[in-house]
Amino acid sequence: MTTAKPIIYLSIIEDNQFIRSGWEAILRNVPEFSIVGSFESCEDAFSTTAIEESDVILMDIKLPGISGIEGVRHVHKLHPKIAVIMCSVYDDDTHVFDAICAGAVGYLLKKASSEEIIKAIHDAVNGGSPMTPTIARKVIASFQPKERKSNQIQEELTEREQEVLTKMAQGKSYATIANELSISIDGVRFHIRNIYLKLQVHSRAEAIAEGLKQRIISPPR
Amino acid sequence: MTTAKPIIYLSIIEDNQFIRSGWEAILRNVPEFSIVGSFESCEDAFSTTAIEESDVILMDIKLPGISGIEGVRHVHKLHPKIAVIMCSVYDDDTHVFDAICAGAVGYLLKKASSEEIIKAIHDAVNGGSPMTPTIARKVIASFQPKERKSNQIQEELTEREQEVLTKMAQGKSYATIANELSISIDGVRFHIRNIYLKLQVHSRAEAIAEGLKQRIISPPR
DNA sequence: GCAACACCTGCATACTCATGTAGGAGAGTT
DNA sequence: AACTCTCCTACATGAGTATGCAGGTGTTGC
Repeated sequence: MTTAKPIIYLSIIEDNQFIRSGWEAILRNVPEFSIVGSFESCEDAFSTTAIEESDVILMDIKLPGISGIEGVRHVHKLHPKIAVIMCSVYDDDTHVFDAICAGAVGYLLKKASSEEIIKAIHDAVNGGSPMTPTIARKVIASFQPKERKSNQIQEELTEREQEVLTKMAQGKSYATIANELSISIDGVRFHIRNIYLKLQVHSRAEAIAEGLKQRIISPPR
Repeated sequence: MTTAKPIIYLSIIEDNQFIRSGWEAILRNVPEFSIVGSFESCEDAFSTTAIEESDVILMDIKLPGISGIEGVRHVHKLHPKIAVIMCSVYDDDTHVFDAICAGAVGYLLKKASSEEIIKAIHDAVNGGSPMTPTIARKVIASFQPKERKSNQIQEELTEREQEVLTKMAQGKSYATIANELSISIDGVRFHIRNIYLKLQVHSRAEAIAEGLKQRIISPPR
């Protein structure tokens, strides 16, 4: 089933020549893989046709010149079908999220074993997103409401207030919200006042921003 | 290294008795696992102390009575440290996101092999988020800008308009935005008018909602 | 040169929102 | 019974926003 597709074309962009040749060696050993290009910078890679011929690109996140992040953005914009797997020694939040937002489909740590790398490439072409469980946790944590730390003075919103805030975030007017909740406009005002107090804001947009930041409300799908 | 932790306590909540006993059989074979409870409904589980004694809970998403989603929410609220792994036959978006938002740390399909289940449990206790690459792709896709379909009539925002929209989403007033962009308030008005036109909205909050939905702007971290 | 486009300014008006003040009804606690 | 908390109604005022109209500049490309 997974061996139905004949050949997977790969490119590598990685400035450290030892790591690069290590990867090459690993990937050359896999019969259904074909390396179409191996570069030490995005500049080099983009000046050839290797990129557009690839199914999957392994890209270092830290590159001289055009960074890995900018590199993914570029590739993803021009060739959305190409799966870029980001590789890094870091697993800190910022890099991961930047890479994902820029269009990377997966995120591997360089300490990954050869089996993991090979599996990651297969996952990537099969429409999956290879990443370590630790990184996956960071990603899904960003969906979940933040833990209220015990020392946090932040007051919690009541259920009703959360309802109102959700509708506010959908861009509904006082009148609409009042209607949908079957209360008066002044009732809506009352709740919004309290929301502003608790979130320490003074406008609807700030409330939405704060609500999203504190994950009281979840971003629309 | 991974065997440093002595015993992992598990609970199972799954209404299909065949699957449940299948899981039990698999997990009993692992020396460092200890099953503290196995239930066919959340109601049953929550009436005992098994849940609070668990490190990891395997929970079916579709349960009679209290659903798996509500179940995770409940467990996560009371015991944030317990890792709940959602199990389902479906891998459609809604269920996955609902589960994640409710506090699940991982999401497995029922067709997972015993090795995958065992690895998932280990990942979960080690702070990872076990999930299939396909599910991971769905999750990370939700971070990336939507693909503009060719048939989409939707006009694109200019760079300047995106800047303005971003600042609007941060709750900044016309005056503040004008200041930060070093243009007049009327300049800001001009851009916002165009944003509303292109997004087909009539208020700031709607614009933010639409911008997030279309991933023109990204949710704050 | 002229059209198309992104960008910017200015002014006017009606509408929505933020905020203060003041009160009442019901549930749950001590 | 007094207290607290959530939920709701009401009215008033100033600030901020939405939208219409009318223009001006600079760049790109035919």
